[in-house]
Amino acid sequence: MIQGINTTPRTSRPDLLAILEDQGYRPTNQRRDVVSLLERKGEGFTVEEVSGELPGVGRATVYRTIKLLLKAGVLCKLALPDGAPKYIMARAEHHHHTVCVKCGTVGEFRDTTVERVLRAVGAEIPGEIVGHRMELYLVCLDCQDRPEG
Amino acid sequence: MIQGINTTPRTSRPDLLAILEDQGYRPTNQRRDVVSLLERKGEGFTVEEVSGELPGVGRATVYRTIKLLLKAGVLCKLALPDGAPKYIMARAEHHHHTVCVKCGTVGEFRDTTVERVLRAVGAEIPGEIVGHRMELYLVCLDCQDRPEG
DNA sequence: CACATAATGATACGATGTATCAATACGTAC
DNA sequence: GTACGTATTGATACATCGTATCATTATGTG
Repeated sequence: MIQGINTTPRTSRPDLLAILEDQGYRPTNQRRDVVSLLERKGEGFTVEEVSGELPGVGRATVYRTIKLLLKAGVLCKLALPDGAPKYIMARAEHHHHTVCVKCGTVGEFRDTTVERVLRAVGAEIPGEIVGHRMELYLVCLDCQDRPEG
Repeated sequence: MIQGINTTPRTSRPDLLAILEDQGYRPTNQRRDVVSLLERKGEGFTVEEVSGELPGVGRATVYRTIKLLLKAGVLCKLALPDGAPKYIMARAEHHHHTVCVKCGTVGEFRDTTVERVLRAVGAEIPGEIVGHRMELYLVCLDCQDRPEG
């Protein structure tokens, strides 16, 4: 029951600025710049990278905006094998990510079995489960074709 | 098929210094100090914490030693929900970790279903799976009993 | 013992954020 | 559209986590 949702293009891009407004945040020019860049990127980025491409927006503001989007659930934060953080646009459905350890490309997948197993495991462990983290690390087909890179 | 291996105490503590020697590293006094402290801690620590308790050993050396132990597979590095790293002694068997989001206590569990599902998912995804990461976040029983704090 | 090399520690640096706080932009009420 | 209170911003400093450099020191070996 694996659903490779990274092959189905997103049909309706959410209006991130509107989402922030709905939460009571003001649609400032800086936030407009940040979300507009994120909407164009989408497929995995770091904050410093975004900040570097927006010289007109303060570094702290970029971090603050991304933190708001994380809390709003429209961004996911994931971790490379060494723990380095990376961000990606979230889908509505809960899902997990794959990361190519060579080129850093992020993919998504959803497997209902994973969720069921996690729930089952959680039920057997003392304490209340409040979340989880899971990433699959792989070498993508492109990087397999290009052994030296 | 859940095996809570955090309830079964480790019977034979590995000699970390010997493990390093087996890999060709010299058994220096600093490494002796670091591994001896780790063997006493075991249940989840940060590098800065270890370094703070070993004023006689340089911070860089603590990081270097822990990196060697990670590569040797006798330590695990895991991540708190915010991505903050934490280390714990590894078991021989592959396993995953639980982290209490209140007190930071780390537990371990092993579930063969998890591994089977991960393999199944990996088989459906283009690219060669080279690893994964998974952590369960919970509020442990102690912290449930102690709502404020 | 002497020598080659591994290891150390001090320091600087880079990445990833958060705290502070004065200055500014924003929405609202009028 | 002006005034006002507040949200937001940017500069800066700071905290954490780790690596690079490099002169000095310790270690194992012949």
